[in-house]
Amino acid sequence: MTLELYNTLTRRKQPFEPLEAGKISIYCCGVTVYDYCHLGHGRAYIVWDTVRRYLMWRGFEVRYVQNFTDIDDKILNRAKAEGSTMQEVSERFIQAYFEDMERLNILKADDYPRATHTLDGITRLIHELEQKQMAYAAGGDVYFAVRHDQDYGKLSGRRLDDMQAGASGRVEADPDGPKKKDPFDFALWKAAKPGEPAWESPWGSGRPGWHIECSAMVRDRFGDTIDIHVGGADLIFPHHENEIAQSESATGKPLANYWMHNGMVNVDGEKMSKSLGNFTTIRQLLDAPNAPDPMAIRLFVLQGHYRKPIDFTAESILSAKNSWERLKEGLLFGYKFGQQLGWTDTSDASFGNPAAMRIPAESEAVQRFQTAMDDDINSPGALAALFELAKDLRREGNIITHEGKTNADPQMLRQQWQTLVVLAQVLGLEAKPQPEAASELSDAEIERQIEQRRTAKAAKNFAESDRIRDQLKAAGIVLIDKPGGITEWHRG
RNA sequence: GGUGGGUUGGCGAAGUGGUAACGCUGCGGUCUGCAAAACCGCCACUCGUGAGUUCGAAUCUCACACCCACCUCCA
Repeated sequence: MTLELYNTLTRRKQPFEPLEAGKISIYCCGVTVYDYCHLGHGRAYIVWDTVRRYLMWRGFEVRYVQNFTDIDDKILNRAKAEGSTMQEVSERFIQAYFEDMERLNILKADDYPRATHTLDGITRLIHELEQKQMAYAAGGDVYFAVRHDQDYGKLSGRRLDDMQAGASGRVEADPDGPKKKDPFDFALWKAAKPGEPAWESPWGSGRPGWHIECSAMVRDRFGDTIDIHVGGADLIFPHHENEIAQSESATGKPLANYWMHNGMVNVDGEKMSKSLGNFTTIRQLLDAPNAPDPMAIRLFVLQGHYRKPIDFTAESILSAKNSWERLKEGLLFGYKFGQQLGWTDTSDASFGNPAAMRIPAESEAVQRFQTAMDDDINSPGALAALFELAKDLRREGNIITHEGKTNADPQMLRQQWQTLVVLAQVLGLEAKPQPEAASELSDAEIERQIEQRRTAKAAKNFAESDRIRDQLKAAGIVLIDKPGGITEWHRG
């Protein structure tokens, strides 16, 4: 089977071939750290984390680098508003970023370069562009001359002459306008304004523009060309277009062989964004009363294809919550029933650890999973394979709970369970057994209450028998009335 | 105006030529004092509209309609 990925640059799916056999370099555009991450950011990083995990599972050695933009007007504005500094603000939101992403089970990048730590690379790059006549200084600023770049627009599929300068309605707000030779030229370096953080450079004191940091970081960390560059679809233009312009004008080589972009999170059919004010931060979502499990959020994201928009609604989150409960039951199967099935290693430290599991690669579930994921990361298709495994396990688990045994082969169940755990983990979906909620009720006490209820039922005093049933339910004890007046029970 | 994407059951969502995965919701049955849980089963003769190609199309072609994103804040 071959892995195919959709490449924004060529506008089609292409078989994936890394620069160096077995190794993959990925650069992901990170956040500007001036506020908490919202669900839109969450989706992006869940998607790229999943791509990374999948490529690792596929046997590649993946090096994954993601930046923090810690020099920016919005950070400065926030610092001013708070009477603090740009560094304090960015430091705080970098920490918040890590907390939020950890909750979503997003693996740490191999490296997190920051704009403030990349000034040398940035000024070097600008200097080269200037020498190649691709950039010009103007009043302490330096701009990239888009008209000098023959390829400009190739990623976003635009031609300069077709574009409407200012179509986004924000051009009036651009104070650099008059210094530019062309409205589409963009800043590589901005002259310092009084009272703002600034760095020395050949063009005077100032700070880097937004796009240049990514070009410099890729070069610093990987060299001229990387395998895959990823980010939100809203970055295609101008951010990634400008990265390509800068990097490729300087090096004469492709910046990235594959460009992948995730779709947006919509709210009521419109993009979630700061400016529309329709955003929900990850912590708001996860800390709300009756909040979804972070894994439900992952599921919510992965149930849609990464390139399409997904709609964030109360209903879609509820659906994801319920779906996750299903999957979780399957994932916990081994912990709950392994011992009863006679598995001998349930108390080993490595029990349940996907890294220690060997699963048959030729099984139908694995094949379906891989076929789906190989097809441009079709996670909804991959999930279908997981749900089918989970459905079987859930049924067997229920049979054991209700009948005390199952006729299914314990080793086959084990294999199914392990397959589910391993594949779910590739999607970053993991469930750990909760430490048994220590019910204050002893077994004997529960049996005594059930006996009381039996007596009440025999006397047709159903009000009393229902009261006892509700009371036990509130304590986490579920009663199962079976034919013949037998009542079984289990916790939670 | 330019560019890209979308339109599949009540909701979400896969599916690029062979007759509609999967999840949620809902419904029916068994069981029950009634429930719950569980188990069994059901829910798109149809894929935005119209035409065409083909033995055969959700899938290809051409029109049309509607929706969304981007066009220097953006994941």
